[in-house]
Amino acid sequence: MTRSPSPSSRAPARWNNALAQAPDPRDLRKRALIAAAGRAFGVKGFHNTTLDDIAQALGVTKPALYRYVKSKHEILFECHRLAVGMAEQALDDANAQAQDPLEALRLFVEGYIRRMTGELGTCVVLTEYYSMTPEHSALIQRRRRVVDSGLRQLVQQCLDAGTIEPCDPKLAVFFFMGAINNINRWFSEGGERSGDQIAHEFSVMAVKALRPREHGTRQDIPAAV
Amino acid sequence: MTRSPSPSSRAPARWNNALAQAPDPRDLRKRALIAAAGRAFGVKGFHNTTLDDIAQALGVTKPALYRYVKSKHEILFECHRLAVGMAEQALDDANAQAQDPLEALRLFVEGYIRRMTGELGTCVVLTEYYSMTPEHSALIQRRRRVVDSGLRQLVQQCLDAGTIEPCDPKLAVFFFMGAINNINRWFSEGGERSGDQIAHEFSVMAVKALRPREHGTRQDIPAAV
DNA sequence: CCTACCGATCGGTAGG
DNA sequence: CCTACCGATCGGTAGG
Repeated sequence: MTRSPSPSSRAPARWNNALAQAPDPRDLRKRALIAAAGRAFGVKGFHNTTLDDIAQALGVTKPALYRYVKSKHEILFECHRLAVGMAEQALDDANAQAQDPLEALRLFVEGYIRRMTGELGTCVVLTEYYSMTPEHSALIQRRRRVVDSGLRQLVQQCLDAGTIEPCDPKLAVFFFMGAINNINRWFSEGGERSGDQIAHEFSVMAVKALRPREHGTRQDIPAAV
Repeated sequence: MTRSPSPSSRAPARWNNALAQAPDPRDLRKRALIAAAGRAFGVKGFHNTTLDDIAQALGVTKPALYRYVKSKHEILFECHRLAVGMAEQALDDANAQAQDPLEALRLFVEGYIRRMTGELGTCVVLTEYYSMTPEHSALIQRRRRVVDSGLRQLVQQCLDAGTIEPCDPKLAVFFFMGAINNINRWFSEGGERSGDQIAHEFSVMAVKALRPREHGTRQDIPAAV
């Protein structure tokens, strides 16, 4: 009981206990802020989520948020940075570990979904690109495009190796990426299906959508032509 | 040159020429309004689209819109009604025409995408459910759920008939519906791929994602067990 | 990190 | 169907 008159205390522990465990507390608090905001954006949308909502979820008041971000738009940007970052990591990992392009695709889908449904509980706003500022949007889209083109290349390599049926790589990537990007519309952390289950089943379906031949796991089949 | 001082005239023909061809002009104008709004919502989002934007796209001023709808929320609601309606129609058609559940699934996917990318040019806002009023949202979700459960039943019938591999019907439906619902994020009417092409390719991939066995077109295969 | 408070945007309406 | 205009919401800031 010194200063700071403990605000009504119906709110959760301040900053959702994001501090108290590690290095730079300022950084941890910012992370907690982004996570809370991302969850809210996912549920209610960017414009239907007020800064007061976010502050309340963290047990503080609105002006306090401005010590960690300089605008609401920055929060949205950070959410998207997180999301693309996960996609990039998933792609790099997949490329590093896979023995062939089709396996790489499967590993990417699995890894990406795992990351997204993991730590932040599908915090990430895979939507509302249009609510970013033009500068932020350009930055995010540039990185998104790199991932997309990496995925298309993998599909093309599968085509070259004859491990999948003829298809339009662009449409194929849109197909399974669409399925993934919609997960946060129905996923809930406590739901019937764990993120890992979804990651696995989706990765299998994504591969099957491209490759209807028999089960042989990899590399160029002797070729029927 | 009588009254009405022709507003700067850089705008398109009033009401996008939606009248001049058929019965109730009031109804046609409302339809044009919904279409224009839906397109804008798809590109910029509900909250980033002002009523002035919509009015301008139609060559009129904001207050004129209120002769056809009573609020901005009603416009969003009508967009979603259109979208669910298309899904319902596609499902009914598919059930009526198909010889077996797997064919029904394929026909549904194809028909739904055809309708969405058709007349209104992916006008439909398959997103921003959260921007509807609770009443509207409840109504739309009820109808969505009926379609979803119809689709799950089809998947279950395929499972019973042994025409697809074991899977979780709920996740399977989420998978291909996700892919479809994301189309309006990248589709553009003048783009490289026509709606019909997308409809066909996606329907094939959706079926393959479920059914990796050989090509036999329908009915229960003699069964290997 | 809090209590005020300002300012802009935008949905909706008055009145013709 | 138009020209004003009102009112609420909400992002952001002042000042402590």
